[in-house]
Amino acid sequence: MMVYVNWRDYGPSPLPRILQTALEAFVEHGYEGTSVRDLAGRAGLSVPGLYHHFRSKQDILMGLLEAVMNDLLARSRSALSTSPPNPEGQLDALVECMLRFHLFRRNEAFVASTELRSLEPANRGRYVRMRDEQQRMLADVIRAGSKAGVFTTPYPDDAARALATLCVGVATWYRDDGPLAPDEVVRRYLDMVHGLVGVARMGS
Amino acid sequence: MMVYVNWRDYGPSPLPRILQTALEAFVEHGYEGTSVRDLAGRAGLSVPGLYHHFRSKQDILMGLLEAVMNDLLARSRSALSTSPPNPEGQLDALVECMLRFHLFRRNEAFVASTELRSLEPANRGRYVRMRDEQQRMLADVIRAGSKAGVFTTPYPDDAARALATLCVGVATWYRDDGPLAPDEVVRRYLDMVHGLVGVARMGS
DNA sequence: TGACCGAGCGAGCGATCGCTCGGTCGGGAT
DNA sequence: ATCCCGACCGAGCGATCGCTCGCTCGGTCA
Repeated sequence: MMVYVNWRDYGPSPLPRILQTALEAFVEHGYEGTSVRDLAGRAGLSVPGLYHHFRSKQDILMGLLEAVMNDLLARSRSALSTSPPNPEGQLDALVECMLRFHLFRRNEAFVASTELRSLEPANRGRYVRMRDEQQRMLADVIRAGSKAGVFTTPYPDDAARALATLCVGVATWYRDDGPLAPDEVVRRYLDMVHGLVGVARMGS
Repeated sequence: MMVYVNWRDYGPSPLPRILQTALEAFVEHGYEGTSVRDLAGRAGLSVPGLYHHFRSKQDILMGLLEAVMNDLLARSRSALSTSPPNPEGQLDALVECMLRFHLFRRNEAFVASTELRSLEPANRGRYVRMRDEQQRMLADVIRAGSKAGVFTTPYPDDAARALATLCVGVATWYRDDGPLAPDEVVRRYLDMVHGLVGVARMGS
């Protein structure tokens, strides 16, 4: 399996220009609240110029969400495959990966979680499959740790869901000019996550 | 201070008919994705008939969100004032209250957290003040427990935010026909929350 | 030189948007 | 009998919606 260059590294967004400006518009006004004239204007194009690159407004949203989820999935797989193969190591890697993604790709993650509803049924199906794969990675890790007795939580699946909720939620309140640096957020959240799933405390 | 009849009781929604049907529309298509013709139709009214009761589409959204937040705030205050005045008792009461609200008023909570962006600045300000009051209640309880040494978390404010995120998140995945009854969700989440804030474990 | 193509544009299509005008209608008060 | 008022509606306003038509460019290659 191919390994991501480095799942911890975040440069400037690699999104195509049109998707980048569309993202900003969707963050501000939502998909339904954004007109294609606005999308075209932000991209420095006329409306027909925009339609030269995308077949519909819906295609722009789907292109954006697909690129975002593919990035997260690739980073998550890489995080798992380059970390200690024990439950604690896998859990820490995956949670840190999800946290960093929601910190550094905050707008992308926000739109992805907010605009699920704006996807047409076929697109929603494809997107949900990707999101479920991400969720399954997390649940598998916690179930494994639970079965091995390393995590004491009696409800590994509920813990997995709670944990995913926690990571996604970071994107709703984190601000670059806030008091906490990303590394510090990761540190504190890993600590809280350990309490939540019941990691046997020794040292740390 | 007036005490809510019972913060644990949830009958059918007491929302006025128009707000009730508007809520369903907003859950399905979002505020921007819903037309006033759709709102009127669902309420069994013509468009002017709808405008007899509300001055604008925006007023309908604000009326809905305000009613929802007032309900949550009243229940939360009641939960705090009718529970043991120690940190554990106050935390359990407030978390249970927030969980039940997001379980039984799932659609209301979902729209409230989703459509913040669709509020005009003045309305958003009023709404955010209410939400901040709710958040402050939770942070105060956790800070008190942390200062008293009953909760071991070194980051009471971050824990409070994580915890609020957790409760809100319930509204995004819970289904009435799912495997977990509300009481069981509350039980499991309280358990996880205790781990998260670091409640000294003795018994339970 | 001429054929072709990706990239982009002005203008405008039919539909729908939020909202309003000028009413109707039934019931309670005088 | 008359008046008034809350509740409601048919019709339609100007603006904006997603999208498309027919077109113009500047390259690239034979």
